[in-house]
Amino acid sequence: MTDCLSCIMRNRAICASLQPDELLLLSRMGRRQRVSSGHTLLWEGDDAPVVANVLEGVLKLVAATADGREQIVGIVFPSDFIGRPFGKESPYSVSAISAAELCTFHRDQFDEFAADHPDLQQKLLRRTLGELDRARRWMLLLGRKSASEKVASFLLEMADRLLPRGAAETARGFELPFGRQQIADILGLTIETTSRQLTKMRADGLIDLPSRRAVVINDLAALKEMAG
Amino acid sequence: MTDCLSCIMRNRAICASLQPDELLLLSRMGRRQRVSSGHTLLWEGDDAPVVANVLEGVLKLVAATADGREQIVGIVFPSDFIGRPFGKESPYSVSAISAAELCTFHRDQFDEFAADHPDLQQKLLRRTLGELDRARRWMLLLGRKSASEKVASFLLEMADRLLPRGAAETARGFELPFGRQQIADILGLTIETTSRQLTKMRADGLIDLPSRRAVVINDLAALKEMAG
DNA sequence: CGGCTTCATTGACCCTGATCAAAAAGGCCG
DNA sequence: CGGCCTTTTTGATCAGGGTCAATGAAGCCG
Repeated sequence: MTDCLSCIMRNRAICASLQPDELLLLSRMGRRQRVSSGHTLLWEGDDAPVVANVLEGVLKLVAATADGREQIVGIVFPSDFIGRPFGKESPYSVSAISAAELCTFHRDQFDEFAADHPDLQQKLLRRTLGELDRARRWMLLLGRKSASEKVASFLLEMADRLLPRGAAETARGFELPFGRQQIADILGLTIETTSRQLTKMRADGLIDLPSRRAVVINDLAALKEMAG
Repeated sequence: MTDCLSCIMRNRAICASLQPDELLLLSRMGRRQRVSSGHTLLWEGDDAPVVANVLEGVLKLVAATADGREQIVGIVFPSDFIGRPFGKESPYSVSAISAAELCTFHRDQFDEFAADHPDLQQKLLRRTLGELDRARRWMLLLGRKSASEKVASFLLEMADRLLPRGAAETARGFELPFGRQQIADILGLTIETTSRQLTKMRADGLIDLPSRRAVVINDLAALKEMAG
């Protein structure tokens, strides 16, 4: 694998916990992998033999019912970790929604390495706790919020995650990595309801929609009010 | 604190990773605490200065909107761990829904201890990964399932968690630790819809409801079919 | 045992968001 | 630039589940 020391995620992914010599060991185990938009890495219910760091691109975690209804249960950005350490099958599938670059490991090898590197494991624990918090806040949205509250909450969350650190309070425009159907799958709505809510928010002057995937927030306070 | 060595959770909670001498250290830090039904230990948004193992009883994790709608985002059973290691405020409140007994620690002290005990941290990581999987499966339910699918899924999940290991496929009756309103808060429904669905399932012969909180599953296959 | 309180059930009605259908707008490639 | 395919928007209708209201059943305690 290309040298971990020069990796763009060197200081952001869980590898940040490692010393140069440990990093060398890890780099021997991993390999870089490009995946194209739409490609599914891991299938729901299958054994998940790989774990990975995301270097570039965006992926979705999708759970589905037997008859094909889908719910996006997680969104994975660069520096995030994917896969299921400790040998369980993946309870959701993982698909790239843009071209992505990963740094993958065999799960068993990774588990073994992690067991010998408590700092790495602690970083992973911190990340997992953060993901759990996020998932639980999303449960409130899915179970108790109206369509307009859902869409407003979504835009705020995206502003927070997509805008450079700290800029969420001031900067206003960003490009979503999702189409309308995917937004609907995140919010537990249909594509039609999602589209209508966005159109209404534009008509009310809260946002602009300069292109299909671009959003500009005009009235952050009103959006927060609306998110409940 | 009462001796960890004789603790009923000795081999089931995260402490199972520790040797007797380590356990002695831990027991000096912790203390037993009884909480009565309805008591709230941690408030949403507040700093959460304690973490704990649950020895007995059931607790709920609740997220709420500003105007008071509530969603239960987690259910905590004996041997489970509660609280938020690594110094973040709790994103949900934690309340006892039955009389409970906990083994509590100051968060900072616990964090420090955990940092020196990789096996403990690994146990915690495993648990957290499991909780995250459970939360994500619940997101599919909240976002995409109908009321009848929700109630059927709930009964199956409860049978799985409340019946002794492995008995879920054969044993049929159990006592829920929840009232109707709490079931509604778990499923993202109203109490009325929840009640109607249960009544209908009884009328259809899928279940019996011998008392307020008791459930007997008559037709497991049909219930699974219904859960989707 | 009986009254009080809390919890659960049932009923009538309505509204939000789903569904079905069609048109419009973008994107892509020759 | 023009045609084709995909994505999004818009419209009309419908139904699942919410809301409001009343009744019924259980638990509790004097």
